[in-house]
Order: sequence, then C-alpha cells, then structure tokens
Amino acid sequence: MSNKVRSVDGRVIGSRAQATRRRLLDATEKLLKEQGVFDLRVVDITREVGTSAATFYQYFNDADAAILALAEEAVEAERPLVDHLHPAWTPSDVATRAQAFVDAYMAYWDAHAAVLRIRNVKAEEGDRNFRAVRSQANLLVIDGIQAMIADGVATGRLPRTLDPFTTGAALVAMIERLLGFQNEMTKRGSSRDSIRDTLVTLLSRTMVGN
Amino acid sequence: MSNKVRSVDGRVIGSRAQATRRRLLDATEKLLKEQGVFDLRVVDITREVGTSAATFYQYFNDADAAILALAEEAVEAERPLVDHLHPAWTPSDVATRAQAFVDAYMAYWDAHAAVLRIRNVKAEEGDRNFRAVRSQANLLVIDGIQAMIADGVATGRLPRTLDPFTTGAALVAMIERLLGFQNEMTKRGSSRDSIRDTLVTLLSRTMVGN
DNA sequence: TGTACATCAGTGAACGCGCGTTCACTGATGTAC
DNA sequence: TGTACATCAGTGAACGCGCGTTCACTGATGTAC
Repeated sequence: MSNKVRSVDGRVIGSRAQATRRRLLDATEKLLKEQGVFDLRVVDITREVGTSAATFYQYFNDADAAILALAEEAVEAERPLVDHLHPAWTPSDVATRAQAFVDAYMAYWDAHAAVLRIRNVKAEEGDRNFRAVRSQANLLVIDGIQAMIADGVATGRLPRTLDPFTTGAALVAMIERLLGFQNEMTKRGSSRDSIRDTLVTLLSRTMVGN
Repeated sequence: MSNKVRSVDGRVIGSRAQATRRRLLDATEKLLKEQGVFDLRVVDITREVGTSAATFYQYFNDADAAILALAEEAVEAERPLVDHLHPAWTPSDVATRAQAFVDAYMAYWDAHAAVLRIRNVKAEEGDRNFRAVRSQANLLVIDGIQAMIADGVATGRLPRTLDPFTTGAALVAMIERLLGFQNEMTKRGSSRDSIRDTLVTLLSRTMVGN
C-alpha cells in the first residue's frame, strides 16, 4: 500500500500530472459548492480546468471517485481538531478550551461543508467507501470526547446513564448538523456567535459537568 | 390556495387519478430507500407502478417534485411528536416523558429517513422549496423545546448562556443526525437502547437541568 | 335501466439532447550518451 | 551541449446509450335524460 498518487491504470504519476489531478479536484470542489452534487458533470469539471474529459478519466473512474478523494483529504484536515481535546478539559479551563474547539470546528466545517454533506448522504445511502471515510473522520473526534466523558462518569461528576461512546457520537452529530442549519437559523435570530456560545455551553455541561 | 390535489396543468383530479398519484409517490419513496437519490429515474418509478412515464408527468414536473411532495407529507407525520412537548416536562416526569419523545422521534426517523436525508441535502444546497419544508418541520419541534428552555433559564435552573432557540435547534440537530449514524454505531458497540438512553439523558439534563 | 355524450385518466411511440466513455493520436518532458 | 529515443501526459473526435419529455391518441368513468 504505497500512498503515491496513481493514475487509473495504476502507474505512479509525475509532478505535472499531479498538478493536473489537483486542479481537477479543486474544480470538483468548486462546482460542488456552487451548484451541488445533482448538477455535477464530468464535462463541467474538465471545462472548469480547461482540459478535456479524457484527461479526467486518466485520474478518476468517475465523478464519485473524485468526491471520495476530496472526502479523504477532509479526514486529514480534521486531524488538528483533535489537539483541542488533549489533555482532557478541566473545570477551570473548560470555558476557553471548549470555545477554541468549537471555533476550530466551525472553521473546518465552513471550509469543507459541500464535500462533507455529500460524503454523509452517500455514507447513509450505503456506499462502503464513503462510510469508511466518514467513520474514520468521526472517530478521531469521538475518541477524544469519549475519554473525557468516561473519566467524568468514573469520578461521579457525570451520570452513569451517559454511555461515553454514544455521547461522543451525539455531540459530534450535534455540532456537525447544527452548522448545516446555520443559514436558516440566522434568519430567525440566532447569530453565529450565539450558535458558538450555545455549543460551548452544551459541550461544557455534558463533558465536564458544569 | 385550495389544498385539493391537482395535476400539472392545474385541474383538480378525481379519486382514480389520486390513487395513481399516490402509487407514484409510494414507488418514489421505495426506490429512494432501496437505491438512493443518485440512481432515481422517472422511468424506474413508473416501471415500479406498472404505468407509463407519460403518466408521471401528469402529476409531477420532475422527480424532484415528487420528492418534495413526500417531504411535505413528512411534515405532517412530524406533527404528533409535538404532543410530547406539551405541557412542559417537570423534574418529576422528565424521565418518562423524554423517553416517550425520543422513542417517537426514532420511530418517525426510521419511517422517513430516506426522504428526510434528501430534503436536508437539497435544503443545504440552497433549494428554496426544500428549505421551506425543512424549516417548517424543524420549527414544530424546536418551538416546544425552546419554550421549556426559556422557562428553565428564567427560573435559574439553567445557565443564562443557553440561548433557547439555538439550543432547541442544537438538540433537534443532535437527535436527527445521530440517528443517521446508527448503522455504523451499532457496529462499534452502541446498541439502539444505549442510543435511546443517551439521548434521553442529554435532553433531560439540557432541558430540565437534571 | 339504457343510451349518448362529455370529461377524465392513461399511454405508445417517437424524438433528440446531453452526457459518459474510449481510442488512436499528438505533443511535452525526461534521459542516456 | 546536443541529439535520439523513451516515456509521460493530454486530447479531438466519435460513438451510442439512456433518459426526459411530448403529443396525438385510446380507453375508462361519469352524467344527463
């Protein structure tokens, strides 16, 4: 399992080709942001890059393969978020640390929303690859949260009815999804700041117990 | 704005036609469950019903219109959930009432997951109709939760940093999204029951403060 | 109850567009000496 | 440094399938008398 970038026929590709592949990925992401998945066409991607459709097929089997590659990149981009969860938050620093975590998560989401959204639907509709890549991303964060909750339960600060793993998943679910609601919520009087503050409070209360 | 069912050219349709329309909607939902949105074809829908494609176009402008109709029906199906939120939960009855609410929500989600999932992506990708129908559905539940939280904040049971509306949205987000994770979670040791119990605990703590 | 007519509902068949995909080819870059 | 050759990267042009969509028509149901 080398992680060199390869073309569809399996050959390791040079720097020029890698640049082309990158431009195709960037164009794919751009179109996903601007028009959504349902109108995504291979032809449009290559037109955006100023190349021919045949070129696309040197690097990807189909449009889904390009989206999957973007979703894999998003896993890498999520990794730094985990730093906010170690060492475990304490009652005295939870306010600032939870806030830093939420800020980072919001920035991450803003940057990758289009791809993550599609990754999630495809995962839920049963695509194995998208499932794997989503699990991988979520587990990074869930693990960190889980550890803190397990500790809180052990020391009696948190109720025993909270299952650490499930709670971790629930909190990740909450953050992710709420950010998807953002646009509509701001129309109804939730500012971005109040979304931030509310998430911080909910995380603090649930994970540290105050 | 009569709410009689109409054909594409605007005429009110009779009972025979209504039955056909219904079968088309049912087939659409079935295919969404079985194959997902990305493989949904008008031809397949009509084949499923044993009718011709031309018939489909008497009732819907395109496949999206049928999905939207299903999403509108899902709003109606969500309405009974609100009953669980009135009157407000109290510290003494919160355990059973939160549980009943979560159970009802899980059942609702199980029944409509395929359609709701697509409604959400289309809403987030900017489709005005799907946005409207999602807001409508979410607000039903958010309103009920919001009222309880506002009350908790007013009586000092809950911290003032919780914005009632945003918190309501956050909780709805959490429930909805977590249920989308279910399949993967059960593979990692979260049983359906522990999902249920965790949600109940989180709701109780956040909405009633115990 | 039966008949004639009006309206409603459903469809076969055809059209054409647009997209995915491939292949044989050209042009660009790298390398050996 | 220059030349010849090998490999890498990119593409024009074509094919064909499959799907969305329409229209003129048939068949079914309803209604008036």
